[in-house]
Amino acid sequence: MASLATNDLLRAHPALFDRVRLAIMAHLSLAKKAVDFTSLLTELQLTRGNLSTHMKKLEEDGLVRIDKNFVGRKPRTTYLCTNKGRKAVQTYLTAVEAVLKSSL
Amino acid sequence: MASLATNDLLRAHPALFDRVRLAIMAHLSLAKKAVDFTSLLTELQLTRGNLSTHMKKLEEDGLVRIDKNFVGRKPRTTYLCTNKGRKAVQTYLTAVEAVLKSSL
DNA sequence: TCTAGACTGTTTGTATTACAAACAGGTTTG
DNA sequence: CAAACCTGTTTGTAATACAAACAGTCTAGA
Repeated sequence: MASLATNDLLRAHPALFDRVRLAIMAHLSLAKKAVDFTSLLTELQLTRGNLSTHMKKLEEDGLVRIDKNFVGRKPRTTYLCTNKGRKAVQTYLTAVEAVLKSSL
Repeated sequence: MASLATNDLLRAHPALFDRVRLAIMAHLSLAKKAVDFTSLLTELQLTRGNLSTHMKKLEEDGLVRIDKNFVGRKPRTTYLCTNKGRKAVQTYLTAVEAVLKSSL
């Protein structure tokens, strides 16, 4: 039978098993407020296309909420970590910690 | 600018950015002994084809060693976590933990 | 007033890859 | 000996990560 730690790892949200999305979710859950597209872009050093598609997926999975508004005349897209997203990150962290501890 | 934690994550071994392989490696590094194909199969609930290709990749990357022998007349394949593999797992898990910690 | 360039992000094309179905070789069973 | 059962491997296909190309808007300069 698989160890508890390993099973928890497999049960964590699939979207978080990509390093870019994990980094995105980490930033968003830290912020506790909306973060805009450009900030994420420069912080994570991604291309716009790549970030755009990752955010779309995260929204589809309900881990973030996308808000679009205008600042002056310019479009501005911001992202907010949902409760579900925060929970997913927590679950993932817990699983990783469990593996870490049991491997000492 | 990307955080230090994020950079560490980017430097982790590419093979571990798949949840199944991560689970396999976590399992093998915890076992500290050879684990056979069938055990991994039932413990991780995978199909044979899927497990086979993942193990092949992990061997090619030097993270596991594959041993083949016979038990009675039946073939038996076992997998052993290499030092490189153990190191890779530690690096990955530590980096992930750092990223997530920075967001709490 | 044009024209070039910068700032929004999105859509598309491609190369990689995860996955299970199909396969193959030997073994046990009836 | 034929059928079912173990080993795992090879294969075809669907999904996906990524950046290039695209599209719309705004601003600056000649």
